[in-house]
Amino acid sequence: MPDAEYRDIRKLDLFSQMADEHFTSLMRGAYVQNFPAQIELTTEGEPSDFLHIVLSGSVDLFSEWNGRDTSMATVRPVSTFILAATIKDAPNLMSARTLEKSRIALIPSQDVRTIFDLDSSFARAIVTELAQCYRSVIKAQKDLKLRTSLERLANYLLRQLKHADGSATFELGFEKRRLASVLGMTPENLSRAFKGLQPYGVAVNGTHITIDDQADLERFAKPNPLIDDFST
Amino acid sequence: MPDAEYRDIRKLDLFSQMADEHFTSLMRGAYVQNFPAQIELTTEGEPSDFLHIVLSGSVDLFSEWNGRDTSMATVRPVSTFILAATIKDAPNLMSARTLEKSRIALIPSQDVRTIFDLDSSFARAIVTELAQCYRSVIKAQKDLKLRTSLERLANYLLRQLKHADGSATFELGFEKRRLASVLGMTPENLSRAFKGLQPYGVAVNGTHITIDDQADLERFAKPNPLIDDFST
DNA sequence: CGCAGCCTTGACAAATGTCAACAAACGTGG
DNA sequence: CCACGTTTGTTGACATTTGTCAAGGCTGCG
Repeated sequence: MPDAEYRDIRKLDLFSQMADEHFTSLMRGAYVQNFPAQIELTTEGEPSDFLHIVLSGSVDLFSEWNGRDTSMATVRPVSTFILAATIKDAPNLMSARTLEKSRIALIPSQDVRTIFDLDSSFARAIVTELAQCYRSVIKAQKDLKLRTSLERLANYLLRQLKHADGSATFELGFEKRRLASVLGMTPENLSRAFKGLQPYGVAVNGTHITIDDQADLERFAKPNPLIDDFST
Repeated sequence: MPDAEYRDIRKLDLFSQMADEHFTSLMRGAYVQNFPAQIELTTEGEPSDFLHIVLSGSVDLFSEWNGRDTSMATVRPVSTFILAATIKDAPNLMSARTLEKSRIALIPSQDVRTIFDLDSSFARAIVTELAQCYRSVIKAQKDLKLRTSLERLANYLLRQLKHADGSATFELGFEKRRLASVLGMTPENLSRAFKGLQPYGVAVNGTHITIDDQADLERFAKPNPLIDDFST
């Protein structure tokens, strides 16, 4: 593994505090691979043989049932996924596929569990990571149960806007059909939802979004830190 | 604290493996209290001062936004809640209220965090617990995004039936309005959903449910271990 | 250029929510 | 134990939201 990537992984909250010896031991069994777009990395129901770390590119976590499917989340560099399944040695609840050309590190789940038992700093870091993940999903569930699709879109746009700080415009990172799925609606409904937000100053041009008056949109969206803030 | 309760708590997966010394230390700062029904134990947005353990009775976790509210989960004895907020020392994402007369143990969050740093068995148990919680919410989210309300109800009934093993009947544990909220629909919609399941042999009499032909209901509900099994 | 996939739009259908009325169940105080 | 009022559950009529299907436009790419 190239030094730069080794250091990128070491810098992750999950690994930064653990003993050198244990980190090295984890990395010995790990390997890094380049995947083209649209490759399925894991399948729901399958055992989770590897903890995955996205080094570059992006990964879609999705699920299927009875012929329907839905995007659950997007994983961006540098972060991990399938941590919970790895720890519990349980089947994956979600499938994962690359959205674009991506570089992924794979650490054998068995190694993760072994080091988890040996290194309490690592165990503690995993707790923090899992607590974070748990709270993110709770927020997503509140978003789904308490808001209409129009409200979800409005708040999503405001969250994206916060990342592009200062600017009143930003780019949608991915296809609208996938955004629709993430927000729990159909592409057609998303198309109409964008139009429904025009009165609040939202303009769409392809994947380019402009928000004329953030305060106006906020009056409609009523963003709430207990649903929309990533950090808390 | 009565010995019986002390032992009940000790038997929880979360505490069973930790050092005696640390468990005793945790319990020293803890106290147990009886609450009547409908008491709000925690409020979303407030700091989480105590890890809560339901010893008897039951607790509703719910959230509000913009005048709407929704039940997120029910906590039954003997188990804990607000673990993630306690560990992260972050505000609660959900409010909690007793559904009936309940006995609750409260452990100061600061003590939990202190012992968490001292006792790696405890830290590991917390990881397992959090991973379990995380996976439960993911399942709930898949249920919400992939199924209609009729399908959610059908699968809910089948899950309950599995607990009352053998029998073709069981009691709804709580009010229908709350079940509706848990399932993400209105009470009126739930009422009609029950009627919609009559063709599949579901009969309702007050809070008493009878399922004539489990196999028939399953053909409609298509239960899936990756959504409906509690253990995996 | 032509194909394939995505986005949009319109017309329509299905699912779900809202409101109002009433019935049934529950709890309380006489 | 009963009478009363409150809450919960049910039902009907209707509105809103969301999904489905089909068609057409746009875009990117071989």
